[in-house]
Amino acid sequence: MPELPEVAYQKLYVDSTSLHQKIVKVDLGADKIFQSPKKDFEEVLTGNEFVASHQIGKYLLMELKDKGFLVIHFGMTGKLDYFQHNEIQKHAQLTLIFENGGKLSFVCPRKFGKLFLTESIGAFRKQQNLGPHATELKKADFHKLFEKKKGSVKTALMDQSFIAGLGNLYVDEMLFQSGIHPKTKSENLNKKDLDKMYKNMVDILDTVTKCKTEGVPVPDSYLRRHRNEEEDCPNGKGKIEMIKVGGRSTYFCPECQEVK
DNA sequence: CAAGCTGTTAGCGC
DNA sequence: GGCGCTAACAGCTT
Repeated sequence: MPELPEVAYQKLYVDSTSLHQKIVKVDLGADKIFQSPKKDFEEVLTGNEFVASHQIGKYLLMELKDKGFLVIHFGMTGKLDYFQHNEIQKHAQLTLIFENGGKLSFVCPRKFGKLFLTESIGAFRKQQNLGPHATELKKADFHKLFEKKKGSVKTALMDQSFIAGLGNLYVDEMLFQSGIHPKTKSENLNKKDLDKMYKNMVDILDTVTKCKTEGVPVPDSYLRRHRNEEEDCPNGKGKIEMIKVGGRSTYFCPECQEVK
C-alpha cells in the first residue's frame, strides 16, 4: 500500500470513517508490529477516541482526544479496513471496536508494518529521523538539499531522512518523467535537472493521490503502467529495462533517461 | 517451485 | 561519517 499517495488515501479513509467515536475494545495481533508494550496500546486506546489525523511521509499519525498519537507505518502490504460485520480480516494486527458498532482493523499480512505510540509529532519526527514531507517541500529547499548530496540520485530520493514519503515506485516515475538515469550521481545534477525533478515530484504525488481517491488508473503515459522488462516505453521509442540500484529493482527507459 | 515485491534495518567493507 | 551492497523480515503472487 505504502508510499506518500497511498498513505494520503489511508488518511482520507480513516478521517471519513473513524473520527470522534469512542473505542470500547482493542484486539492486538503479532508482537513484532508493536513498538511499545502491547498493554500500553490497550491502556491508551481503550475509552479514547481519534480527533484528527496527520501525515509525515509514509507515516500516519492518529491524534487521540486523551493526549498523544497512535502512529501507523504500513510496511509493504499494510492497510486499514473499516467494517460493521463480524468477520475480522485474516491478517488484522490491530482491531478497534467503536461504541457505535463500527470496527477499524490494521491489516498487515507480511508484518512489515509498525504501530507506535507517541506524545508529539515533533518528537516522533525526530525519533524516526524523518526529512521534510515531500509535498510540503519548497522548491528552494529541494535545491538546497541536493547541494551536499552524493551518491546515486535514486538512493538519495529513497532516503526517508532526506525527503520523507518517496519509495521505489514513484522515485522511478520521477526519474523517468524527468529524463534522468537512476544511476546518475546527485553531484552531477544541474539546476535544470533539479527543477524538472521537483516539478515532476509534486505533479506525480498529486496526480496519483487524486487517481487513488477517484478510483481511476494513473495516466497511460506513466512508467507505472509499463513497469515490465521489454515493454514499450510510453514515449514511443525504446524498451523498458530493469537494473538494480541501491538493492532495489529499478525500471527505466534507456532512450529517455541518459546517464550523466 | 522458485523468485520477486510498494519498506526498513543491521551489518559489513571501503 | 557517508555510501554501496547484502541479508533478513513474511506471506502472497507469478
